[in-house]
Amino acid sequence: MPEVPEVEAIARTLRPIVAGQRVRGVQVFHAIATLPQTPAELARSVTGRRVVGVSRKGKYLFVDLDRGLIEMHFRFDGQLIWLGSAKKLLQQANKKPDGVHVDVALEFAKGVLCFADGRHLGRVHFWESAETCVPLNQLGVDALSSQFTTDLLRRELASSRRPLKEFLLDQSRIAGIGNIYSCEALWHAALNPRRPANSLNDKEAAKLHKGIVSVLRRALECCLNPAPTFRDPEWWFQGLEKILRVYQREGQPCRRCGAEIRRIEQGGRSTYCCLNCQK
DNA sequence: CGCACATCCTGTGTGC
DNA sequence: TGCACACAGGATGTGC
Repeated sequence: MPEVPEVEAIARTLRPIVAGQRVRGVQVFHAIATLPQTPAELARSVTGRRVVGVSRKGKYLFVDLDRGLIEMHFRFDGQLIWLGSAKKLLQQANKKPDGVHVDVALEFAKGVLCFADGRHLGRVHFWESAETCVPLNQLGVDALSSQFTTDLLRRELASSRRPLKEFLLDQSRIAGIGNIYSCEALWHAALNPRRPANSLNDKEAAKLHKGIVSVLRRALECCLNPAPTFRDPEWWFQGLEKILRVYQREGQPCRRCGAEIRRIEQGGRSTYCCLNCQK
């Protein structure tokens, strides 16, 4: 589910909880979550290490250790759950009627951080260093960082012929934008998602930059108020619907021109847009 | 290299 | 009700 605002909110909330804590143990309940690494590798590398911080780039969350780092990616449905103790973990993890699904658990003195993804698309990996961390090196500039400037966007746009929507989802160009906020940013910029990236003039590129940054900032505000608690597996960020203008609004009127919001397919995924005022 | 496409999983909603 | 199918906020590997 999460895109940049959601993962940023998770990173900020998690940081004070685990910073300075030592990992006492690692339990992997579903080995698929660590593929292609093995649970044993993860456990051996992480057990006994101290957390020095929590960081993020694009949609990746990093638990930085005194030696190496843990990389987490939530894909569609992954989430974090905090349990008060190892005893609670044994009682609740993957137990029949009311238990919580847990794939990987990191045990600390004051509680247990669980990575959970029932759909098993999310991943947890260990890397020796940021330099050797493959995803970290493949990502483009983070969409929420100060390095993401109008100039940079203009240069990236000029070097791609792909449709704007697909361009925005390319994490090696700009990291962190997903299906929701790409649709929203294009609506705010009043740009047609099918336009080739390199067809934008300077003014349009500036509008797109503004659309991306403003929608991500607004979403981050929503994600931080209220902040995640990591308690309820059913929990998800509240109030995001309020800021959405096109996403999942097929058939409803455009908030700008009144025409019908359409759902079109691009790159095998849904794009929501107003074909009347997005030019 | 860029791009289209299949693939990894499972749950939920929809229409017949 | 049962069933088949579409769809889901993502990324990667393949073949062209």
